[in-house]
Amino acid sequence: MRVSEAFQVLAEPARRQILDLLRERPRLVGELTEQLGLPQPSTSKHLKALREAGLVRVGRDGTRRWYRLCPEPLLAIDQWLAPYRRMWESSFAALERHLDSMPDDDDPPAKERT
Amino acid sequence: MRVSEAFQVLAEPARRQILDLLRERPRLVGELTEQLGLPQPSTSKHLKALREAGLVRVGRDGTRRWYRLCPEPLLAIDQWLAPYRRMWESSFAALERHLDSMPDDDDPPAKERT
DNA sequence: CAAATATATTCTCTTGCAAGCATATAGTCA
DNA sequence: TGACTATATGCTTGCAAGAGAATATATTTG
Repeated sequence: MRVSEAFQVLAEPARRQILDLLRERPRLVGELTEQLGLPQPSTSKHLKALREAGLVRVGRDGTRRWYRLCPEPLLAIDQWLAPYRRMWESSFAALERHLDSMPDDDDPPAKERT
Repeated sequence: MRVSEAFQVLAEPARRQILDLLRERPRLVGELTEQLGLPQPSTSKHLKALREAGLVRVGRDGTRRWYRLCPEPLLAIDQWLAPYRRMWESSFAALERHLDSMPDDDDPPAKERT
């Protein structure tokens, strides 16, 4: 699915940082490299992943490449999120209180046998 | 970061499917296993990932475990998404048109040297 | 063409899962 | 206690992906 790919790509902090920078304005690879403090090849590889996920597009200008944001895949995520958003926007709190009456059990340590 | 973990966990389709099922109501592991068509151990492992990401909680009832949705981490993602949402909600289209005047260059094949 | 610059790709190494199977744990009931 | 059910964990294997270094490609300039 397309959404899976977007989630996967966004799981990397450096890539979200790139998107944050591109939100402001289009940027050159060198510029991004400097801002991220990464070696240039790493930046290029992250940009490739973002490109393949449709999150950025690139335009040439001689030997330079301007990367710009392409938010459509984010719209897909936003739409996946929509029904959940309704949960915390509406009667979620009441449901939560009801269910909290059950005992929680996050990760009980193993007990020895009697 | 907490957001990275959420993205990572949501990248797996089966896990999103689990959340979709839990959105309706709390469920037992066996129930989820049946719906997903996965072997039970796989379901348990996905549930563990979801637990550790804070996306679900579990309550005991004898030998059964009720899993329920816990949407807070989704709220974090929603908030990360917010500034981007503004882009497609406002003047995004105009900006897009402007930038599209630049030539695109998605993956040009390598050429031989003269 | 050669050199310099900007960016991409390749390679190796290592790590992180996920699938699949076997088995452990815990609770219930006879 | 022993069988039975519900769920979790461990182990192995294969694969996808990230870090880092080296190098390739393409463009501009002299």
